[in-house]
Amino acid sequence: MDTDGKHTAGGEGAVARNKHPEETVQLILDVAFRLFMEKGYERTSIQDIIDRLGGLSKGAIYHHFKSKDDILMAVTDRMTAQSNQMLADIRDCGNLSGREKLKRIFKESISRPVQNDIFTVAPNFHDNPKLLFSLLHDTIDEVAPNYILPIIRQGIADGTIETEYPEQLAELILLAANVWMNPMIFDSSVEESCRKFMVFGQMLRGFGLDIVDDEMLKRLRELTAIYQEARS
Amino acid sequence: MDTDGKHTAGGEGAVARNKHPEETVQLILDVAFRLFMEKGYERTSIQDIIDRLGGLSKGAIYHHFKSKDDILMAVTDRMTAQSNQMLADIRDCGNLSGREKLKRIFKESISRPVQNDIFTVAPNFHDNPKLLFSLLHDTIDEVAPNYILPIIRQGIADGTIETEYPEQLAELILLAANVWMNPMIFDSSVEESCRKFMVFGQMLRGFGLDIVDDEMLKRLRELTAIYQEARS
DNA sequence: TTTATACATACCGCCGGACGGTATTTAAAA
DNA sequence: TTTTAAATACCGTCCGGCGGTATGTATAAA
Repeated sequence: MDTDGKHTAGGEGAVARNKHPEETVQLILDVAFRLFMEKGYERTSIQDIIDRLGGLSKGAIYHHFKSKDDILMAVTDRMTAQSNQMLADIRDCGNLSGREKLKRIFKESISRPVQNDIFTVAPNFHDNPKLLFSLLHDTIDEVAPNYILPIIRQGIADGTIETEYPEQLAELILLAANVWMNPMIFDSSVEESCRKFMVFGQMLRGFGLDIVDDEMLKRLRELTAIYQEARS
Repeated sequence: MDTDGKHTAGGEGAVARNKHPEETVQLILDVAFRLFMEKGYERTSIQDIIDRLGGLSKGAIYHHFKSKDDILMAVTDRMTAQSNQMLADIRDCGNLSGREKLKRIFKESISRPVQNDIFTVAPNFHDNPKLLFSLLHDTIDEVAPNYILPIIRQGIADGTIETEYPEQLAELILLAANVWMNPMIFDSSVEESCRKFMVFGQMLRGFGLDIVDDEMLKRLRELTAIYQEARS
């Protein structure tokens, strides 16, 4: 009976160890993620997290994570994980040119915005420098070399991309797409977002790429509209 | 006698108010700037600042600044002030085309790197998210619309720049130049910096601009070499 | 029974900041 | 010119809360 542990909510007896500690870890991460998004990393105290944990204590947190920064890293890892999965799938897809892969990536990231979760909490990335920075360096240090670079190399090989410096192009593209055009970082109106996208497209044309089409623009319009609504 | 106040260094009598409080403000800013650069904003405590102030107390700081964040803002303002002055000079220079103005800006920022001061403290912008963010938003919200945008508009008018969206192009250029190519933010080897610059040049060519020349590349090499040395 | 795990609790040092007090300068009144 | 009231520049102390640690304890696995 009650083989599935859980921390017995109201029992007078001591609440003791959970048989499935990973659930606790996920719970902490869930709570921390929401709080970091809602209030910002710096303004979220450990006590804030504890208060929303439903009975768990500070000891529990510091048993599973060695510091507040450690929690932040785990949170960002979880945030990027599924996005990275998508990138890996496209990267390893056999029968696509470099240009087609890049185009598909942009389409995917527009249609499924990192995680629908994110939009339910109305995140403010500005005034959340540490969280943003964590994602920024992940973008440059992990995503660019591991996911975009191979695609660009392929694009050079199959003639759809023109550059002598694939590593740097990968970084530049990601910085523009993931940071500059990210409505969660630089909040733009729908019009501004579309203009950014047009400029982005012109920039890519300078590297031989042509990936902008009307369908993408339409999706982008919808997305930014939804996001703006969520923030109001 | 002693009309110039200063806090009497060793006198047994009380140390009292300075007749020139602006000097005190500048002193606080000097100390804070160095500490923020050396240790990062977050790891610099008010006490750290006090300790280097030479007798001034916490009350003095909180008399002139209303919070630690307020100090940060003042520090970044002072950092960008002289850089902005240079931008304004070039922007308002009469007999130059848009392209020539942009080119001159890049040359200037390469030859006089924000402030020589910065290099004497071996700053680490990574792991200093708040300071970086402060500069980042200043770049997008102030520098882009007030300094670069007018130049780009002029470039469109005189035919040296091709784009339908000058506001967005201004942002993109600054993001690439001031953030991505900034060795203090993304530490790159000399080789990497030059490659970034080449990619940057190719990007600009997509907008009709051609500003890369050998002289700039040479200067860039020297600059990043110096910077790397300062960090080792 | 022992050992490792999954927590709870109590505690610590430090931090940003508020505040009351005080000496000095400034400005106006006399 | 002197007197005086107000504003300024700073000092010293105190506080709640913060991130983090040390220790204790009940349970699961061995």
